[in-house]
Amino acid sequence: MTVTLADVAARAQVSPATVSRVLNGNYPVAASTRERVLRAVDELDYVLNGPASALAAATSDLVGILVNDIADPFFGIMAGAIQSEIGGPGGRAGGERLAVVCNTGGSPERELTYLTLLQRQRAAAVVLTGGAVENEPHAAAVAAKLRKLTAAGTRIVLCGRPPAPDTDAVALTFDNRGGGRELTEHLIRLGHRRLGYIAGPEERTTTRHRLEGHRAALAAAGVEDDPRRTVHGPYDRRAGYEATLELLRRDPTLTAVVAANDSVALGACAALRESGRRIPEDVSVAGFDDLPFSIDAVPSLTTVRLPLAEAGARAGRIAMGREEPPPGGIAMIRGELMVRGSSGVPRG
Amino acid sequence: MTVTLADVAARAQVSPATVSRVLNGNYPVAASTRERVLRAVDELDYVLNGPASALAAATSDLVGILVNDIADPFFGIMAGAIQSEIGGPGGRAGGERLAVVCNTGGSPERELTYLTLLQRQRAAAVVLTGGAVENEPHAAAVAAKLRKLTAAGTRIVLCGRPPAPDTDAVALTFDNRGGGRELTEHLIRLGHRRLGYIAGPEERTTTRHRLEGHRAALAAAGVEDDPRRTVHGPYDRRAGYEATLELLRRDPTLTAVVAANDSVALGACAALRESGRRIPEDVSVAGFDDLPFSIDAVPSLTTVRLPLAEAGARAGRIAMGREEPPPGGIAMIRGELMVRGSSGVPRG
DNA sequence: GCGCTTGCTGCAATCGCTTGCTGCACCGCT
DNA sequence: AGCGGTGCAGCAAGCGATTGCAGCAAGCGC
Repeated sequence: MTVTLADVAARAQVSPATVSRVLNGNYPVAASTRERVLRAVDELDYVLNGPASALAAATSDLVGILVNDIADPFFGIMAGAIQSEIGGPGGRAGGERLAVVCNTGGSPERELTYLTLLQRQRAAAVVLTGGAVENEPHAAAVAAKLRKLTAAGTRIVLCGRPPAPDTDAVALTFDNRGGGRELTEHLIRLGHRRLGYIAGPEERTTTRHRLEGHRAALAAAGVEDDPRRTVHGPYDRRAGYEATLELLRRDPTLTAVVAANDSVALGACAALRESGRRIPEDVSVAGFDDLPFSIDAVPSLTTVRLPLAEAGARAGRIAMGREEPPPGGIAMIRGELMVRGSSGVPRG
Repeated sequence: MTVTLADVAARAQVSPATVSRVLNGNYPVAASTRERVLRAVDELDYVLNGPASALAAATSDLVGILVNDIADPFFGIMAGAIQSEIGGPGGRAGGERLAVVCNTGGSPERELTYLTLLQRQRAAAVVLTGGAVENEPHAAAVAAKLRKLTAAGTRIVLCGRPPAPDTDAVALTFDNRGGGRELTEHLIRLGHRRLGYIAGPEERTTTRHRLEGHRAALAAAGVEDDPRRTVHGPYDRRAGYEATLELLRRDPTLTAVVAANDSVALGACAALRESGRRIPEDVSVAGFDDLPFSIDAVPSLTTVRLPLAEAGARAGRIAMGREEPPPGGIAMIRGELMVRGSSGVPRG
């Protein structure tokens, strides 16, 4: 029914071994033989059996990419960049590898399950993106799983995620703390003293780091850090909308709202506008990430640009072994403050 | 080194066959035996070898999803919905399947290469999303490939893509023509007569259909259809920005700009604003797709909502054989006109 | 008590490819 | 002419699961 290596071998009048070698190209084969084989492959329209090959060679050409939410451009951009480097068709790399994008939805269990699934497939590499959940047992379970994967020859890269201790996973971490700090410093410099902060979900590292940066800036400037000015919620627009209403209820005199990310900031803008406040005349707004739509917001969003595509590409190359990991296996990637229209000097 | 079925079997004092049957759960196994096996699996921390299993069973648990651009929420949303239905961890489906998301970048060659790669992996199903390229040889090549995949037992579903003739691929097609027509009818009804149209890349079906709908509306209303009022470009913000400047250059008296999709519309808004025009007082703008950010545009975008998540979910279920394909294997999915702030009555 | 059905379990072949090792020409050197 | 080298090709042993078929024990009817 389906064409196998043996069929090709028969047609080309060589042994299956030779066909395999021609196809894998890592063994000397005489030019004439090679050509005969390739012709046979072509004539029979032969397609290698991936599973069989993976079984025999004990490695597959699958690369896993774990993301929290594939519909979120934050992850989409990274995933795209990673994929373009791991050498799917059209990528600069040689081999043709398939990217397996796994949507964890931010759930720790799914994260583990997906790692197991990738282990089962004997993935060549796995890139984990996005913040980690701060939960000791889970972190330990993930670390154990990563160690097992590494032992099985799977390369592990963390992209935009804190390093995993006791693991030899390479980590490209975003400087969320520094970015958060810079952003708030900028607002303080403009004269803001009553700043609301819309944080992400409590248990995520990204949330904590950005918030810590914010607080560090407040502390350094001697600005009071009223805990009632911080609200937690998911990383989406709706959360920003609702959190902003809540913040305004608690303190209608806020002059600035710092959001956990750009989507949240957009929701905040909507809420502020509905409450009759102008941006930035009445209230300044700041986001984080600098996703493509941020520049189109009206006014355009002051935010911290994270080089998502660059980081993803680098992670992809490292995962493929085409680039040296950073010294110590850890690199801190800084964001860049983008001052735009949504932040201004407070009135009065 | 790595634990195999045989190891588990030895530990549970049964044959490998029995272990396999316990794991696959499709064969009678005594409860006591089953439990013993599961305990052994657990104690040894056994992970099934995917490739070996796929080889022996001649099917894998991989499902391919082809998208044009994973960083674009249009595709991200569909991919996420598809994935949630194909039964990865946390999905409602039983088996645990892995979604392979392939970024074609809109390139026909990559599309074919990816299909071959998926064929190689013996994918259980493949979902192709987004418009097709209108190019006879390529369409024929894709159809041939799809036929081969089907013959190998891979289920094929097209999601948001026109049917593929001579193929038994199930097609869930968006009614781009109808949506385009409704949108333009809406603008005409408001009183617009000089409408610019920013179309997508020439060779894509989506582009053509939306444009045809636009023209049909013009024709039906007896509005002149000056070809100089149509500009083609990529489906991104920047293209919208540049195309708008070009349209204004050609005819500064335009009262409305219809964009190929929401991203393009956002670019158009930016260009209009920079040229000193107000939206919608001076110029109305309309998009297509109703991506999440459209409602946050200022003013919020009049557009055609496409039920991306629903369509993706349905495609996923059909791909998994958990839902009956539509009669004839083809379903037309309609969009819904969302009238919002960016469209209004033209002045004068 | 015998034979037959029913319900599990095991044997062993098979899936299609990779790769270490052996084997065979042929070449160039002495 | 003899000999070591070199360059290709083939043999055959796996890789780790699945599954058709055989086998065996217990249960049941007559």
